Amino acid sequence: MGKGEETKRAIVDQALELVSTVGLEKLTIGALADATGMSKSGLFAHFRSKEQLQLQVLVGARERFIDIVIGPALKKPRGEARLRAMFENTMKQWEEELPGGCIFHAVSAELDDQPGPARDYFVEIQRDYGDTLKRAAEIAIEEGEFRKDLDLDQFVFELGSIAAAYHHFGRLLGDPNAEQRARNMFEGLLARSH
Amino acid sequence: MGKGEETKRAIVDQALELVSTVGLEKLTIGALADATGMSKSGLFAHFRSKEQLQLQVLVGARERFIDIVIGPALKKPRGEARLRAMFENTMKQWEEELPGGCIFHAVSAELDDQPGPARDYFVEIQRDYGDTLKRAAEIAIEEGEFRKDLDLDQFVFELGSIAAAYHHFGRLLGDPNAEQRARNMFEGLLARSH
DNA sequence: CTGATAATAGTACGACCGTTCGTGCCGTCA
DNA sequence: TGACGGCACGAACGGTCGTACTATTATCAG
Repeated sequence: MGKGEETKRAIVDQALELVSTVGLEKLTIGALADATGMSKSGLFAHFRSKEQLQLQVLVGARERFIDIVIGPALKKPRGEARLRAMFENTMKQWEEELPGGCIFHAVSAELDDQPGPARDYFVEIQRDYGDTLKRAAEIAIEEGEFRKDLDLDQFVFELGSIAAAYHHFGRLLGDPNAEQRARNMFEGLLARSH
Repeated sequence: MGKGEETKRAIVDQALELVSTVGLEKLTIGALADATGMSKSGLFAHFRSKEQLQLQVLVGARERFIDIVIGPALKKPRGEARLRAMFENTMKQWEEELPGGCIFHAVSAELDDQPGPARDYFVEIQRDYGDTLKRAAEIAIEEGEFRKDLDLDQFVFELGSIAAAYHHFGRLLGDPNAEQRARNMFEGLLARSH
């Protein structure tokens, strides 16, 4: 990996921290340059437009998400255990790495009425993740852990709702029990899927 | 109501539309002035700071929410019927009025790591709403419709998760079945509460 | 070691931001 | 009729944004 790619990656990593707290739109090239110790123009040259920078941030977030959440879960046994791992990883890992929590949650609201490449790519990420969850649940059916007539799309919808509520109640409203509530909800969902 | 209050209200109404699509931070005084046909300075004089404008927008959103969601629901019979009305109103009414859907959803992510009066007030709104839902569920217990050992806080958490997921899957990911999924989830939650 | 090339810095720009200021319109009331 | 107060206006300010140009420095193959 050449020097260029190396610093580019470092920039994106730094950008992830900023974006997790301020969002994609308010990620500023000047602030990012300060945070990385570079000059505005030097940093800018790596991307050539802010839109490209934002896109690369989303790419970086996706890679990190796969590393942290998807990858380790795929090493778990097929079926419910894998689903549990995905849930557990989703809940935990962001918090330890990024000051503002889950990046996807931070950007989802600001992108939902803002057409463009960033939104398109983000939707792709989310759809992919949904498909992955759906497939994992399907496997759990094949393994005989979930009932055969489980509505998979409904299952994914409810799974997604847990993460959303966890952020809303925990991070925004400051409910210290949010994690336990989310866990309860997850266990309930699994129980109903058996 | 004096002329001042009248135009101020008109400004806030217009601002609600903008905020629902672009968010509180990207609500710009110039754009709002254009949308209302006023001059930047003329509009600005009504608020004297952008922070005040944002606060007034939240106040307006809260009033509208009470008018649309809470008020009508309080006219319904105590208990489950009232809870159903709140859910139904929450889902429906925003869509018909604001181009960007629920303002609270648009604003929640950009405020969760941004301290200040706007965030404080928003948290207050959400806590209030949570209390209202909790009280409504409590009444349903008193009426004998919900089981006595129902965990009220967990109930409110799960209720909130439905709205969050509805926005995420419906508005962002464009799932046409999101409304049905949310409704299914709501019915399931009620059934488990009996 | 050297020269081409990539990476970074410096500087300037135009656009837009929130905000201030001076001014003019207009209905109200003495 | 004339003074006054509430509203709205246009112009302008300092600041920050993304971006374009140019110069300087670091990198690395031959």
